[in-house]
Amino acid sequence: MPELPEVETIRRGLSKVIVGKKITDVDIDTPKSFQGDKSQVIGAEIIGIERRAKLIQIKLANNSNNLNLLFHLKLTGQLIYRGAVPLRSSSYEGPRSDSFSGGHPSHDCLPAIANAQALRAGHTNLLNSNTRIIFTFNDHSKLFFNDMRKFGWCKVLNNNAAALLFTEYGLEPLDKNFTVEYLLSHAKRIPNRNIKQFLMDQTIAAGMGNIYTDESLFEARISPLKKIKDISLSEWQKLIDSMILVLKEGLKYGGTTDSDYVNAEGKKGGMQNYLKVYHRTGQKCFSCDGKVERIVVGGRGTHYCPVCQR
DNA sequence: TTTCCTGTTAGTGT
DNA sequence: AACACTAACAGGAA
Repeated sequence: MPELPEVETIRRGLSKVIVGKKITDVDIDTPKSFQGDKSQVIGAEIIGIERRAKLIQIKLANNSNNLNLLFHLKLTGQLIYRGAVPLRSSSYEGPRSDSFSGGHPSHDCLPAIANAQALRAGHTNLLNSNTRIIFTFNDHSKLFFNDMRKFGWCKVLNNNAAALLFTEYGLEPLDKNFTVEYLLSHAKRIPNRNIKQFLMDQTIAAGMGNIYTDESLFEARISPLKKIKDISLSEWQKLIDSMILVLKEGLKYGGTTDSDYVNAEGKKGGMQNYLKVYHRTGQKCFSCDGKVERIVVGGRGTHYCPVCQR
């Protein structure tokens, strides 16, 4: 689920609480998850947080370098913020009003005890056994990067390297330049590609993922198997409108909780209550008398109504 | 117990 | 070029 709406929800939440703070420490529990030199970011101030595709960019300023922390959450990454714990607190006191989390929640969101290694000094606020990196700020609040499957990463990149990374992505679907003309410019090179894989291609539609692609195709009543060359101009426009509609709805509800995602305020997202095909295999189509089917397209589980999606 | 499935995306081989 | 398949990893569900 960390697709565009989920990542953007996390970005918005983090922007409210860590901009202006200085990084005072970085604890790396899983070296694989962190690429770069942590000493470069210690002492730096967070001056802004942006999102590009499914990447979160924490912009830093320090004496000499313009560095960034780039995060990709992949399937199970989380970014969880915790406000400073009162000095005398020796045990977990439950959620604090200034605490929130983003990404996937964990079932064992109790601190300190999940991982024996975490009990060593400095790790007493570890949120769970999947914590890979802990950032500490000057006010003693912390940002936890958790990732059960270890696919996600955090990289230290300067502005040029970050900009270079971003060039690998296509336009954002919510960008005003995401037009029929833009999509056709990509489509003409791959006429036999099916539309599902086309939309999932990050160099074409940055930030689209499996859930919102299936939902957008249903909204546009286009089959995920339809070939690019068979899509009419009006269908392209309808598809763009549908993508915008579905993505904005995802943002409005703070993302989709498929299994256990929570939004930026520590609560579940709400979009799962409005999904029309994703994970509704065998259930009645909302638009006709057909049933939602699950097929595999490009190696991904794909949900659609074969009756009204053509 | 075993097998299949999952939000992503490099990388390999045909 | 297009496409299929695998690996990275962990755990829930059937």
